[in-house]
Amino acid sequence: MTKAEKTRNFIVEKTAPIFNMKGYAGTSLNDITAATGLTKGSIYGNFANKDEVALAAFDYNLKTVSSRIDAEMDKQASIKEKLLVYIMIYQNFLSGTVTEGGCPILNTAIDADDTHPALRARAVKAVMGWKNKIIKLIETGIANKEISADHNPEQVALTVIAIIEGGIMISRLTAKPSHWDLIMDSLKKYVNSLS
Amino acid sequence: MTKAEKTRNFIVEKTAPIFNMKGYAGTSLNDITAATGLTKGSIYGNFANKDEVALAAFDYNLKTVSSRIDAEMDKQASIKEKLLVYIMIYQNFLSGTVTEGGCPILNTAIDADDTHPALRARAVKAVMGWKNKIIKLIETGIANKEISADHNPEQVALTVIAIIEGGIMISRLTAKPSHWDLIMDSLKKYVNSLS
DNA sequence: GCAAATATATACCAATCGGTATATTAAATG
DNA sequence: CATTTAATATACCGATTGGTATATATTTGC
Repeated sequence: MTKAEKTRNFIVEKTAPIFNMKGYAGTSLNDITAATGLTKGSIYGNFANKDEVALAAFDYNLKTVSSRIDAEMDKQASIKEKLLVYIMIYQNFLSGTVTEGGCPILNTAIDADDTHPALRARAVKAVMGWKNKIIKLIETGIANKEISADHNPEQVALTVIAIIEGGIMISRLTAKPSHWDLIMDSLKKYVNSLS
Repeated sequence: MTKAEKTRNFIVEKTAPIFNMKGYAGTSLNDITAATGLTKGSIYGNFANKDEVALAAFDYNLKTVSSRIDAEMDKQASIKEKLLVYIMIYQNFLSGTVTEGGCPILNTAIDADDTHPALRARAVKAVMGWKNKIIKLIETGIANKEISADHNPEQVALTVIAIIEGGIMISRLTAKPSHWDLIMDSLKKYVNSLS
């Protein structure tokens, strides 16, 4: 790994939480230089423009979350247990353990929806990938007879994602952990009803 | 209504969709003057600063949505029908009939969460008010024997809000109406399971 | 260890940011 | 209609925005 690659990674790691908290328009190049301790010339020596930094930051945030999920899912045997891993991992968004500022998919979706096509495309891809992952889990569960065949895998996937993301929004906004607990209890009941 | 009050309302009406789409940091004073056709001096003659415009814009967006919901709910007799009004009204966020840019509560929650305490407080108040409204509906439903007493009203309220807001995020981001339909079908099943 | 290539810092650019003092115009009131 | 008051436009402010050309360090390959 060359020096420039190291610096590039360093910049991404340091700015990823800032973009996640402040959004694209809300994050200035001054924020980026302050967080890294580097100068503007150094930033632009490794990235063409602010967009490239923001896109790399999103990719980094997403990878951080999904690798954690993958690792935890591998430990679980049943499909239902695998689905409930999301609750465990996404709970960290409330304390900021994973990434400061909450779920990067949700944040980028709302931030870039009507303003930044490139970032928006990244968020779309992330949601679609997430959806497909759950669909495959449900299909496997149906094949294993763990999940009843009269459930629509796509519908289950979208419902799970909606409850989690809606739950993150409410819990982070109101800063009430009990809100998260109640919503996730509903999600558990929903997953258990899939038999 | 004095001239200044009219102008103030005019500014709010014209800028409300912009703040809803671009967020606080993403909306500039140039956007505001361009949308209204007024000059900067005229804006600052009616508002102390950009914050005041943003707060008034949020209040306007929220009032637009909630008054529509109230009107539609009054037409419904049963508690379950009243709950399903949200689906009908929030569906308009996908086409932009109510307000361009999606749900103002969701947008402001994500936008202001880590950046703008005053806007964040408005969003918190909106979510809490929404929650309390559903809680009262559920409590009435339990008293009427329409809803089974073994449901926690707060949990139901939070779950309904989470599904709707998560559904708006997914549907607006992916621009697939079928996504909305599937998630809302899950919400209907959930509401009907409350008996 | 020296030269070529790479990476970082310095100093600057025009444009735009939010905001304001003042001049001008329009509206309300006697 | 005249005068006061309120509302809007003009012209400007310093600070910050994203971005760049060039100079200076720092690595890398030989």
